[in-house]
Amino acid sequence: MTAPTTPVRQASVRAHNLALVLHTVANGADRPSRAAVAAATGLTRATVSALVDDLVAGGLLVEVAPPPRTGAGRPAVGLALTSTGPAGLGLEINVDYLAACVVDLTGTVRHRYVEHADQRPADPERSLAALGGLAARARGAAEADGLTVTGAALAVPGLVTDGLVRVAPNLGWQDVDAVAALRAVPELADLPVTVDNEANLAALGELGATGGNPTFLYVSGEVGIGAGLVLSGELYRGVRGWSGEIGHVTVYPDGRPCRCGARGCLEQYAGQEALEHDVPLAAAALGIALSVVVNLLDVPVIVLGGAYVPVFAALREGIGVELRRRVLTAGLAPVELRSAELGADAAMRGAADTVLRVVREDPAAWLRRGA
Amino acid sequence: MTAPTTPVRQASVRAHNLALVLHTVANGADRPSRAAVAAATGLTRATVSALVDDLVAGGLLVEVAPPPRTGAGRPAVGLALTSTGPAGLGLEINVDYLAACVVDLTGTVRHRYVEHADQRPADPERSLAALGGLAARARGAAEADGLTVTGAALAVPGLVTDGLVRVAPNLGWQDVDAVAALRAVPELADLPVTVDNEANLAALGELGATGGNPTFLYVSGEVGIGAGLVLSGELYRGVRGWSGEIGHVTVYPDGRPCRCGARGCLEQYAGQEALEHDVPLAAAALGIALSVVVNLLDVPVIVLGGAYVPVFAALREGIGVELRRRVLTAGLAPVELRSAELGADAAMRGAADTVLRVVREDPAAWLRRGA
DNA sequence: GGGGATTTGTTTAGTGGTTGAATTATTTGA
DNA sequence: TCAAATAATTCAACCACTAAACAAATCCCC
Repeated sequence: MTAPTTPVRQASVRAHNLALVLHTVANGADRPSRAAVAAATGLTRATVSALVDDLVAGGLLVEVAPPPRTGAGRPAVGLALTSTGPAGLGLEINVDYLAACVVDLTGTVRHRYVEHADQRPADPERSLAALGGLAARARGAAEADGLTVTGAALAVPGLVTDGLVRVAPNLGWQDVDAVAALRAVPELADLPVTVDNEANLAALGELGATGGNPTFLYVSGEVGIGAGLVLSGELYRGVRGWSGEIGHVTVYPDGRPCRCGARGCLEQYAGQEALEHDVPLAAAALGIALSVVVNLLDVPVIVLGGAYVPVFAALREGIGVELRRRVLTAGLAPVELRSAELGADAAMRGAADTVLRVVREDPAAWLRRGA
Repeated sequence: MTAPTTPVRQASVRAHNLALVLHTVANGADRPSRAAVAAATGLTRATVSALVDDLVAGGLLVEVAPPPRTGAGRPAVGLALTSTGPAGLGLEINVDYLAACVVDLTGTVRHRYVEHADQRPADPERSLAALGGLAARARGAAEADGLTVTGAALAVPGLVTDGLVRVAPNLGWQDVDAVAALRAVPELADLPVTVDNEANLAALGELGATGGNPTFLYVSGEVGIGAGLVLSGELYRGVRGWSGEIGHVTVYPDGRPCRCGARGCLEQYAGQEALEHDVPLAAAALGIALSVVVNLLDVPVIVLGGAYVPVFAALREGIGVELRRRVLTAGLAPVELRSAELGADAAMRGAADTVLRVVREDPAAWLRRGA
């Protein structure tokens, strides 16, 4: 049972319907009129007018020329998301680069900075200071464009709980308070900052990019292997935020010893190192692990990212063989296997998107803030 | 993003708050007063009074003597769920028995009928006719008690999609319209009837029984092995309803051939037949498969049901060894491994609960009906 | 080229549901 | 016996939505 725990009042109705209208303009027809939004949502035109007026006044929607139309009637006024409203700052720190980007409400990447440099010799403070500089530059550029950066999110290749990076083996980090380090940069001090696992955020990035199927598994091949599971458009993090550890899924119970202490973990067969030595082996191991996921969760789409993107063509068939053999329902509907569309930018884009998601899901809060 | 797709109006506010009050009375303090409900929910006492009056008039709540209290003040009136309101009819058909039960809003099993008989020689029509008779008797007895049976749900050991039993290997069924067969019984003709997989419903039964952790995996050992995954109190069915096929999860990639065509499926090592021959093998295989689930989904609790219940003590340690070895976060928090509390009744109870869930989640619909 | 048809968007009265403050009800304790 | 305390109800105010009428702007056809 979905446990209802919060009361609902009139203000909640408005908040919900504001989000509904915003969502309809964003994901529905192209530059819809108020009347079209009313028809699509089931609200009356009067209500939609009032809601739209609020959203326009609050700087989330703009009135634009509508798409051409034939037939009689008063011409419509088109509606679209602003490109001069709230923006999300997406950050990423990885083994060999730092990156920052600013994405506006329309999903356009407005600024993008990447700094290639091996982060491993540096200590966390140093890497985070450099990233902070990049972030400050990106924010400055965005605000010069009239954007309001409402928050930042950082993607790291490691385990994150309670806002702390518990362990990021490939960076050599342990218990790093990345949020505090970033907020120590004066230009970012007032900004809400969050951290999350790279695979989780990359999954959200792909979700936004494809706009298609809202249920899929994103598998990110790096030194280790991480996964982000998106169910019905929501990232599933697990009860304690420890989901997605596909790298340590058992593939061959008595196989190669893994650094985690177990044997036969996927990582030993399809991690970056193994991938460089034996692609068919990696494909078979991935296929076995993915078949398990599909049998358990009925996930119709799997997206491969990170180090798998350049070798996707070579992996595809080997994975497909195992999926067809081992997925019980493979005969009823084949599993779709795709390469990530955003490539290396997926995590950073997903990070920026988490910031904007807050605005999209609760535009009323943004309107209050502006007032 | 949770895509908002439906408009909200004042009536939805009332519907939500009615559900909120009902939920608070059901799952909150013992026999709370209106004032206590107001404090627990955040609604005002005026609003709670109005909502409670509706629920009492509609026959979902009753006023009862409150729990003893000390101190000054006007004495409270306690609130509790009725035991003479809506009731759910839970049905189960399995290899060697038919069963029906009636559960009231408080969760009490009011009537229970079990008929032991091997269903395999019989054809589906015959089994369903017999079950229909049992169901009709149960409904009659319930209504003689003043209960209103609002629907029925049937648990079957097979794959169900779109309300049809596609295949139930152990019963020898294929493409059976069980709903139609049950509704052909005159005493059930007016009743909404649903069918679902046995493991799914058993998982929901356990959810209701424990009331504890709302995220767990229920594994049902029968001839085959099924699983019901409950995430945050919701059964996760998968995009097409094909989730939970843990029996065909690969445990030993080059292992025993399975009737599904693949090799090394869990079912070959921990299905009922294997279980009778080699308990340690079953435990190890289960441990491997369950470690995969925990690594992927961060599920903190696993409940073993069906044929695993009688041998749980013998399985426990063998499974635990693999979990401790293979779950990456086992050191941070151990995985809780439990035996099903409802035993063989879990599926039937869960089925009855799905009927009542409708009333609990949308009491407003029930009130409209009564009016 | 003028008038009706058509569609968009706004205005206005009405309804439903919640809030908050005042009121009534009923007990304990000094 | 009366003040304090707690429970529950009443009532005016408010807010957001609906429905229907109205105003605005265009097309189309004779």
